[in-house]
Amino acid sequence: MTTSGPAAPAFISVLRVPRPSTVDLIAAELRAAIQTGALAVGSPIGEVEIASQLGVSRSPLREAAQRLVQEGLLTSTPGRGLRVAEFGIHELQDHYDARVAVECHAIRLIVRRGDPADVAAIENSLAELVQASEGTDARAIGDADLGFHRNLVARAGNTRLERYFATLAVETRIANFSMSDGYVVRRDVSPSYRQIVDALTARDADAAIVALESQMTHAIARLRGESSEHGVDFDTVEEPLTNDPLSLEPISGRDN
Amino acid sequence: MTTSGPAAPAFISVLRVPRPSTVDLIAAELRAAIQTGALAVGSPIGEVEIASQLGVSRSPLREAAQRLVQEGLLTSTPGRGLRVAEFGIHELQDHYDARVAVECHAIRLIVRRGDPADVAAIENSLAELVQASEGTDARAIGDADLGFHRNLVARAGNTRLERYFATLAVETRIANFSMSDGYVVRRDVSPSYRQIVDALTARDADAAIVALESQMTHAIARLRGESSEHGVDFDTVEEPLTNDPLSLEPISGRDN
DNA sequence: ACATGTATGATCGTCGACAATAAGACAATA
DNA sequence: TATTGTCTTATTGTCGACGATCATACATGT
Repeated sequence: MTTSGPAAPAFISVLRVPRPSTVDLIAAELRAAIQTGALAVGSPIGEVEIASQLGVSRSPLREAAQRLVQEGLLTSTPGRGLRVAEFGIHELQDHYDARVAVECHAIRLIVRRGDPADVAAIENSLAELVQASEGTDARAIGDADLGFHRNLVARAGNTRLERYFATLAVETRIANFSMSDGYVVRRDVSPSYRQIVDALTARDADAAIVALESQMTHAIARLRGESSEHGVDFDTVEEPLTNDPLSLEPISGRDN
Repeated sequence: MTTSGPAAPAFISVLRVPRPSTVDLIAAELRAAIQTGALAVGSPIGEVEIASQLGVSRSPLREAAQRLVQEGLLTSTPGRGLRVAEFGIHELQDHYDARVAVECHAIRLIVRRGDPADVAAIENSLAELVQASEGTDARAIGDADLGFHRNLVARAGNTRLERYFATLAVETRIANFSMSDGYVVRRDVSPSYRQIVDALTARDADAAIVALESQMTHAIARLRGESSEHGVDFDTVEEPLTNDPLSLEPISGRDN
């Protein structure tokens, strides 16, 4: 996760090219496994099992796991090992509050800078979301949804906020898995997305923040099952998303 | 997995007391060492050295170190091991923007709940800060300063924001070490603290946020050496804060 | 003298193995 | 029959050791 984002530095040839460490790769793989649902929430992590599937030993796996523990995606109880973090109702409110904190300030940073390119990029993400929501693939819609918010934070250009959001995005997927039944996404694109982009265009941070907060409030209500708003269509994916019990691709290793 | 096992215990009289894991202790010790200045910024981490000082082997130390890597307090370059993260000018802006993001939303959460006990507790922290700033111990003043902000975030009651701030607090200390000359704190308590508490009492989130942002802006200017405001007294601590090259208390271990 | 190639030394990254702990099964007793 | 104590077993937590990699110092050639 060290060098995420627009990968290749264009012309800086002499500046240190950080080769991704092995723990970086394992940590990214674990995050992806949680995001995909390959590692079910609450399930214990068999260290030898996962390590052998990744083609590495236990030590690098444990080191990478400690990163996820720090993120809050894994919980480590002394004698019983590691488990994928679970979500309760109160955790849900906490999670979305944190998302509001991060994205709200991202909005403020973008407005402060006032670069039209940022708004254009976010507009582009919205277009992708609209296009994805035309289809019926709930997974693709969810990805595009998170992609919009991820791009919003990325455009703020703050490393720390970006890192926070990286884990929050995975947590959102966890919430979508463990809450309610199945994986549910809204079929129609909420108008608040349009409001956010419009407010960014008008450089009205407060309006964008209000729209964002309403979006999060609706998300909480939806996940709690209290679909407060009537007349909206939901799309449900019932399958556990990966029939493979565990599909972890072995670490690519350093190709030399 | 649904409703398996015996019925839920009626009253959980003794709920699980999580004994702190060894990596928890080591990670806390490392954080404290960075916060104290025992581990200078930019200095490499000799693993065998630190491990022997802590009385543990390299494996738990490395696992704990990966947590700090995730936090951003340590950097891990593949062949060269671990180093304490360093701060540049641009990192400074990033850092304080993240702090604004966290604390700003903490203010909003506190105002939203509107519990007078929160404001009272924060008022108490301010009193401690004022009392500390009476003396000449710059370290104590800095601690009280960070304690005020920590309490502000803690009173918001959001686990994630609290965790974010825990690392941001250490980063603030790092910034105080690596920036400018020596360890500098303002001798007089900035009036913005009073403004924050007053705005919280009046449940005026926007005013509190404005005060907070001005505080952060001043902090950045101060660390950059451009003391934009005239007529304020600074107090400097020149000593590297710990003459001991490395004073890491050995891990307390599980007392049996 | 400067640059380059080589040798050396130390440190890191990874692995397998041992000891400690916790969960589950089974039998014994009230 | 329910409870309790013990045993077995699997998994974790920790350690020492080996191979790989990088930094430094030195010698050599232009």
